[in-house]
Amino acid sequence: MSSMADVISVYLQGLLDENQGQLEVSRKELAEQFDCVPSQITYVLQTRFLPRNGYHVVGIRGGGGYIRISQRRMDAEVAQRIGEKITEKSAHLLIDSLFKQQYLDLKERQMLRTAVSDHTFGFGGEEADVLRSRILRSLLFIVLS
Amino acid sequence: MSSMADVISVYLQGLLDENQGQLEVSRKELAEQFDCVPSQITYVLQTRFLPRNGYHVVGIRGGGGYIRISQRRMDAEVAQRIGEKITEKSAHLLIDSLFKQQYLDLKERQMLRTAVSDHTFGFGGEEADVLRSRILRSLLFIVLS
DNA sequence: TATAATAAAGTCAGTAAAGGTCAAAAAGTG
DNA sequence: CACTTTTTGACCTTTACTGACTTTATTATA
Repeated sequence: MSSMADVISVYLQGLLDENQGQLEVSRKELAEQFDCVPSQITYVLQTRFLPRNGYHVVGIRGGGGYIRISQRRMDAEVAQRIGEKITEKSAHLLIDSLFKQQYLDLKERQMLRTAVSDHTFGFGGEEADVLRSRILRSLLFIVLS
Repeated sequence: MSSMADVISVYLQGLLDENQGQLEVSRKELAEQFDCVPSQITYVLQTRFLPRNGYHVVGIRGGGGYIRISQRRMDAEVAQRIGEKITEKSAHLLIDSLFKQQYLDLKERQMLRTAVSDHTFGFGGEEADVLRSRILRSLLFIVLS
């Protein structure tokens, strides 16, 4: 039940994971490796490695050309915005803003909001703000990478 | 008494039972196997495998497409298994078991593990077990629905 | 240095291979 | 017979894959 496109995209994602979200490959060689036509690789990149999922793809043409894929991971700005502690309100604002920018889908947004709410914790105050910061940072790191 | 639709649904339920409630089939091949038209399969799914009975059906179109059926039988059991408090170890075992049964994907599993770990909390002990129970129950409710 | 040859990657439209939809016909039921 | 459920098939939408042609960069050559 796995198409060629799936197989290739899983392979590439594996390489990305091993290389801190940075990767350069030769389209031609990849195609040879998987015994397909080069434009198949282009197809995979265009259907699986979308900007809205945090991927950035650039192709360098000409002799010795290659394709560079990079995956956006949580950037410093977000980490900074979270800080050592964060109120429920700020956290929800941050989550919603990431959602609006399409870094998160609907379910992820709901999960995050729930995972960092005082209501879920069963308590509030500064103690909750510290816990919230830790959970939010950890989860965003996973979701955004 | 036993319509084709019944025969097919019994067959599919059997496969589900054998495979921890998770299943992928080709609509076309199934139809051939039972010598019926493909839309008959769709009909069976639409009348017998309803969300309100805990089934989740997704169809993947296009070349090499297929239909994935999953059955959620666990709700009550899971809630019970979590209880009022749950150790990190038990929580991770539960999450991994849900992952193995494919109720969770890789990212969700990682998120859940992270969201309920002492390491993320920054503290452990019974206090952590209570918090873990609350977070885990809330997040699973979202993910599994 | 210009120019030509070569070696990449990109584009795009066409074909095929799935599953989805929906309404009509057929079969079953009370 | 009236009503519900099942079955069918023509048509639709989405996804996968391919290959001829284009664009761009590098390398060799006059």
